[in-house]
Amino acid sequence: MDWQTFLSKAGYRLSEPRKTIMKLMETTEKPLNPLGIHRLLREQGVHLGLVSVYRTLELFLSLGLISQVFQQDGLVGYLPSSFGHHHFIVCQNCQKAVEFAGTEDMQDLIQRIRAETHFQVREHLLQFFGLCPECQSLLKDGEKQ
Amino acid sequence: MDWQTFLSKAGYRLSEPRKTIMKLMETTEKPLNPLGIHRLLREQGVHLGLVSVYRTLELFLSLGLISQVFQQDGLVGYLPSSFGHHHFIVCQNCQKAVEFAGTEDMQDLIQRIRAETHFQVREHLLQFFGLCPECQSLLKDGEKQ
DNA sequence: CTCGTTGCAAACTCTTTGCAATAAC
DNA sequence: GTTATTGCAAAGAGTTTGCAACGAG
Repeated sequence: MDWQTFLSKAGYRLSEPRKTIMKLMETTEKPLNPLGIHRLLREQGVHLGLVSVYRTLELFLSLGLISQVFQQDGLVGYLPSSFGHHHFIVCQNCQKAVEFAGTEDMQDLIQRIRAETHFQVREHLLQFFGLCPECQSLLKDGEKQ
Repeated sequence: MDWQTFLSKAGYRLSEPRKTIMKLMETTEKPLNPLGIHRLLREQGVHLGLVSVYRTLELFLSLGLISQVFQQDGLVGYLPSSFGHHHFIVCQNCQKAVEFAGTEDMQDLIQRIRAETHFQVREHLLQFFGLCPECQSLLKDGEKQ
């Protein structure tokens, strides 16, 4: 089911701003934040209130249509997400982000945490940071680590 | 080496505000943010400019004396951290956070990500959310999942 | 005594709220 | 036509900056 159908079935309207924002998000590989989306659309000549961007992102997030992406110092933006669990690796140089598949590997760790802390484990936030192939090449001379 | 020695050796002064803030952070088990620290100290009769709290946290973070703690919707605060890598599990009900030990389990996953995405993996953000033992008891009747 | 550090006020940025106008269904 | 959604303006929250006064070393 595509996102438009999903939105309708959930009782929300398929407005122009929502279509515009989702279209933009689907064509970007870098996490976008509200201000960024607003600026990008302006540059494309699309007029759209900043408030609507906030409200649209809030809605999409609550429906799981997009996911939050973090850098090491906090939330940097949003990206469209397939259903289920979402993990990204984000380039520290250009912020390009790629989603990677699930985490069966996680079960052992979860068991250990349960034993160590006696917490009931319910969710997790897992994200990697590194260099995308392009930036690896760019940085070959210099600070290559 | 304790944090005070560490601070001195790094060329920073051991001021009263810094001592006060670190003392507070060492005695809490819930992540604290700037405003929270400011409020708590006021309640204890300690007067301290909010700006100084910000600057102190910034300094401590840059020195690795404290770590950032996230909830699913972003940064919620800071906690003191031992050196090296820091992972927390945070209670979704009361925000109590506990640090747990490293992540050897991570190497397989990192290999897989490298193969899947061709990113060079350099850092990661891993945090768990759940219920602490106390809140598990409290919530036994009701929304226990 | 010197210079890093603090505190205040003010500026700034980001985000949220209220309400009338608009447009999706 | 009805009701969700938008856009504006204004309020609110959190964070940063400039600068004079202070205090740790």
